[in-house]
Amino acid sequence: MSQNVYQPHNHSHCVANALSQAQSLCHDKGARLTKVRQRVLELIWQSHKPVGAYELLPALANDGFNSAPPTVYRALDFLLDLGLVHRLHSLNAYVGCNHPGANHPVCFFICEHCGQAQELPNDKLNALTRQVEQVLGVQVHHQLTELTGLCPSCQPASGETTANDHA
Amino acid sequence: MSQNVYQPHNHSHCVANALSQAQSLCHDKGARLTKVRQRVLELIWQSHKPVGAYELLPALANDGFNSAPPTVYRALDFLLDLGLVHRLHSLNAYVGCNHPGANHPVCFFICEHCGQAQELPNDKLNALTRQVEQVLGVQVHHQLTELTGLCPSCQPASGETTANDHA
DNA sequence: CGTAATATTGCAACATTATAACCTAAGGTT
DNA sequence: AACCTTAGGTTATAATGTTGCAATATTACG
Repeated sequence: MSQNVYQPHNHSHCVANALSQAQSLCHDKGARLTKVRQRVLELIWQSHKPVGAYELLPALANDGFNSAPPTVYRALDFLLDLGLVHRLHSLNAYVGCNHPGANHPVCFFICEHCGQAQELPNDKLNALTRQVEQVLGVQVHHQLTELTGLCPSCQPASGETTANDHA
Repeated sequence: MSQNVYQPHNHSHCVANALSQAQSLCHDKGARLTKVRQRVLELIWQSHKPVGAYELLPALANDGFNSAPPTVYRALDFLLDLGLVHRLHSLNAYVGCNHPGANHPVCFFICEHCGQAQELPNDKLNALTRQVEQVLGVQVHHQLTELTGLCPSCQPASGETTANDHA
């Protein structure tokens, strides 16, 4: 595991790393990380809690950008295409990817209390894919697994009082 | 695998089986399988292609039922609670479950050409869950995996001409 | 540089999916 | 029957996402 969002960490490193990876990826692919796109990426990376498209609009307006739905959806599409963010269907929300690149299997755990989402670079996912392909004779192009439950901080543990607040 | 929707099968057996399971499950739990609820379940089971909530409305109207959104959403909520149907987030659509009962891990393969969805009773899913719980220290309550790609009939195979039509 | 081609953004309207709130009807129990 | 609980009818609205076209910015090229 490259990181665990449920443990204390210097989040500015997450953001800096994400931006730097985005820049080099865009450079490599000849894609343009425009101001709106970069700002949307920054906003998404403000926390590990997936953010809805419409939540981004006021923030963009605040920064002097246009803030109609197509603006943010176009930026999101761009970031999704490059694998810089993932979309969590169960939440209709978007979250940063810390190992962007090609189309890769995606598995997230989402805490149903604090809302923070942790991506898992999971070996078992590939095994699952191969098994499905064999059993059904299908070709798998994309895959997304979403697990929900309680993260360590939000479990009503014996020792702790309770929880994280939504970050 | 109890069945494979991508292979020829007597679909009336699927429907009959689903209805009979629904009836006994409702009886056991003291839940009321009313006419609207049963009709919605039948409509969902008309094919293995997940169906959107708003697609059900005209069909209900046709049968003399009320057909405003809350009607169908309430029926869907009922069926979802009992595990008689699943909701596929990537499609915003609903599909029947052929082994209803308690909350169980869900894995679907969805053909991106013909739209038919096959649920997989997958052992690997539980292994995945346990691994995630151990690595992250989390408690998993629900899980949904959605794979997309091409089913055997829809692959541009060497031998075949092409595809299924959307059923 | 100047111009054409391409990519991006602004803008308005609209489509799709889902829910809230409030009331009426049906069914079950005493 | 009187009462309670669950289910359904109805209207309006919220939340999420898209289409189409004009305007502008960026890049490519002569």
